[in-house]
Order: sequence, then structure tokens, then C-alpha cells
Amino acid sequence: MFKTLPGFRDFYPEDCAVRNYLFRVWRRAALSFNFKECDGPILESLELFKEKSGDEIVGQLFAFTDRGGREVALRPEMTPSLARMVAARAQAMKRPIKWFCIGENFRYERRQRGRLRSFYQFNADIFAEPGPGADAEVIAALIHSLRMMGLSTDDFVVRISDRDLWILYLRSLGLGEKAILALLNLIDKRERLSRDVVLERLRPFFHGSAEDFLLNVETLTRTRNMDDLSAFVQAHLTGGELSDAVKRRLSSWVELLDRLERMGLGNWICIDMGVVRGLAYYTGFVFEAFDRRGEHRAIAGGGRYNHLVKKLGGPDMPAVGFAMGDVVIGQILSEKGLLPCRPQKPDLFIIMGKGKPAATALGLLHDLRRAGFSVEYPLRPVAFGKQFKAAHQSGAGLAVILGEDEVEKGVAKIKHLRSGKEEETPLKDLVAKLSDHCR
RNA sequence: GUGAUUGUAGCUCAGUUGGUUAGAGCACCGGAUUGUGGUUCCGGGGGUCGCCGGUUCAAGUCCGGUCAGUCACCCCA
Repeated sequence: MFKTLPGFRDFYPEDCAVRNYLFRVWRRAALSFNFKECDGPILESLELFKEKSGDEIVGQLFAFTDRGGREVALRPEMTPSLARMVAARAQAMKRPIKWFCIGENFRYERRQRGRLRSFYQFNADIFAEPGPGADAEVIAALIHSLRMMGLSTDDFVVRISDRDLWILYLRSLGLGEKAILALLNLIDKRERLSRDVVLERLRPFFHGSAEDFLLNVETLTRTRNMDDLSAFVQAHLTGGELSDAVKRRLSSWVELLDRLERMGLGNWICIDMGVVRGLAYYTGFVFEAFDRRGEHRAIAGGGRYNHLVKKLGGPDMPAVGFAMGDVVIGQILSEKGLLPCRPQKPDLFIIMGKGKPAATALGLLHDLRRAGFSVEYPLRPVAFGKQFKAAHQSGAGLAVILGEDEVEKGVAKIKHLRSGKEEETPLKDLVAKLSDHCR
């Protein structure tokens, strides 16, 4: 027997029902924020991804040479395609540009909890708006979609951080670009390493003052409110006076938090400078949604990437967005019993007698389908008893019964399968009657 | 790429110090049942016990290898 390739999944009807539920919630959440749906190709030029993330990314791509000799790759994420699409029409589109998309992505990685080689992602991005209003909108959309799935403030929190502020801080210590990237990386994985190991890795940059630096990092990453954040900045980022860049970051923070607070989302977010996010292209705010119990990988992550559109050949256009995968959120909803069990089912099940009734029923069921109902019936002659059983098992709410007696009288019986009640209806009124019941 | 762990029916599992033809529950199919649901009863199909090799009179069971799943490391867009 053939099996799925490692990290790929089969979607049986019940799995498809779950996947479609996630898609439906994502779509509804995005539309309520007036994000416009779009999509790009699944296969892209390898260069597009290299351009965005660097050569080392190639090892994690499903990449190959096509018959035309082109180096191509299955998309590992959707942002580069979106950025390219925005770049191509940047001059002609109304701003701000609010887009979302839902699509399959592929990463050639070792499989483990919450991580597969094929997965679906929901992306929502805002282009061409540099102010924190866009960041707030995107974060609000993220929270909104999770709430629509039934998650509460007990279940998850969005941790918000600021890469610019980190960079300003590290720069104020006299560090160069390379050192800053290395340190951000280290800060990112600080929680997973022992303190001694972290100190050891800091020493090349700070020598004797590594301990002091780490203490400061720990203070900053423990900061949970605006006052403490300001205080830290005042204490460590000035030579007496705040630079304009630092002042702008602080006022962006105030505005971002204020907006989220006014949207009623204050309880869903927290300041957490421990969130850094791996890749270098983020600028400004970055954020990740985590389950409160910390048992899972990040549910979703995002941030501002002001230089990416330009890097991919477009105009200088700021952007902010997030992505949420189907795997981690699927696990969380499943554990919490929040996945609605809604099997795929018909509206109507037709129960028919053999011979003349069956002939009448075939015409009738096609009329019902043309009227928009989802209709099921036995594909071969089956005893009435079994048909009733099948009708119940199909999940249909109503059965339409057509036996010899009914055909004689020109009627059908409508049986409400949940209550057991039956009513007789002339065939000509059937569609109207069923429409009433199905509403 | 590294390490740990687990592989018996579609699913969850049992299988005695190695010993007859490998079992159960659930699920599925058929019948009791040609006019009214989940109950009940009866029956059925499904297994190269992950795969290959070794030890043995005899291997689901012991040994070696291998493959696959799971978890973690690396990485994380």
C-alpha cells in the first residue's frame, strides 16, 4: 500500500470538515476587517525565496529544476508572493492595501509536534501604512480570529515586542550590525538555554560586562507595562537625552497599546520583549500568539517588514502582517473540545418504495437538487426499514417518503427525523414546504 | 543531520518463562426486518504480527540490521 509522504496528510471527510471550519473562521474574521482575499501560485522561482531569506533557506525548501531548466520551489510561505504582487501594482492600488490569503505551504523539514511538511496558513497583511494603526489592526485581526474559534483570555495571549527598540538599544552599546543580529538570535533562544551557556555566548561581545548585559536583558524581557518599558529606555538608552528615533518608538508603543486598549483587546496582549523572531527582515513591532499554558509552539506570529517590498523590486512600501498555521491551532482546539463536530450531511433523504414510487422519486429528487437542496437516497432498491435507518445515519434533518400509497394520492410524507413527526404534502407544494423547514 | 522511544485488524489494545489454526472491543458489510432511527440477536469480511536476516524442533515473543511513526535537538519564514 502506498502511504502519504512524510509530513503530508490525507484529509478524509471528517478531516476536511475540520479544515474547512478553520478556513471558514479565518475568512470570516478577515472579511470583518475588510481584508481582501487574494492568492498566488504554489510554485515560485527559487530566487524569490532566496532573495527574501537568504541562501541557507534552500535546504528547507521543496526545490527542483523544472523541465525548462528553471530553478523553482514550492512556496514555504506566502509573504514573498504577496509582496511581489503588491509591488507589481503598487502605484495603482488604493491605500492602505489590506489583503489576506489562505493557502497550502511546504517546508522540507523533519516532522515533529506541530510541524509538518505541508500545512495551511492564514495570512493577513497591511501594506503602505507605516503608522501603528496598521500594527494594531493586524493584531486585532489575529485576536479576533482566535476568539471566533472559542478561545478566551485564559487560552492565549499575544506577546508584543519591538525589534527596532532592541536594535537601538544594542546600537547604543556600540555594537555593529553583525553583532546585533547574532545577539538578537541569542536573545530569541535565551529561554531554551541555560543561563551559563547564554553568558558564555555573550562573552565574545561583552567580555567582562556580559553579566551586566544579561541582567539588563532580563530586566527588559520581564517588562510587562509601558511605564517600566519607558523607565528602562530612559535608564539605558540615553546619554542624558533620548534620540528622536527612540522617542518615535516610545510614542508608537503608546499609540499601539492605546488603540488595542480602546478596541477592548487589552486583556489579550502583553508587552514581552523576549519575542524577537528569527529572521532579519522584521522591522519595528513583532508579535506572537501563544497558548497560556505554554504547551505548544506559537499559534501565530507576525510583525512589521518595511523593507521587503522594496527588496523584491517594488517601491519603498511599509508592511505589517501575520500568519497562522492550521496545525498548532488545530491541536489546541482539538484538546479543548472546540472543534465543532459537523460532519458533512445532506438536507434531505428520500425514502422510496420499489417500482412506480422509485420512478417518481428519481424525478422528484432531481427537482429538489435543482431547488438547491442537498439530497441523498438509496442507489439500489432497499427495504423500507433499512432506508429509515440509512436516513437517520445520513444526518439529514428531513426524510421525504414516497411509497405506493403516497404516489397514488400524489403526495409525499415529510418526516422530521429528529422529532419523528410526519406530515403529508402534495407533491406540487413539496419544494416550498421543504424550503420552509430548512430555513 | 543527531538522539530517545514505539511498531500486532481501519481504530484502541490483549497475546503467559518461545509451543496448536494470532484474539477482544469499536468500526464496516450481510441477515433477523418489503412502511418507520440509534437497542438487541445471529453471521461475515478483513492480519505476510512494519520489513529482512539470525538463533531454535518451534519466533508475534529472543538477537542483529533496516524502514516507518512519535518526541526532542538543529532550524523556524
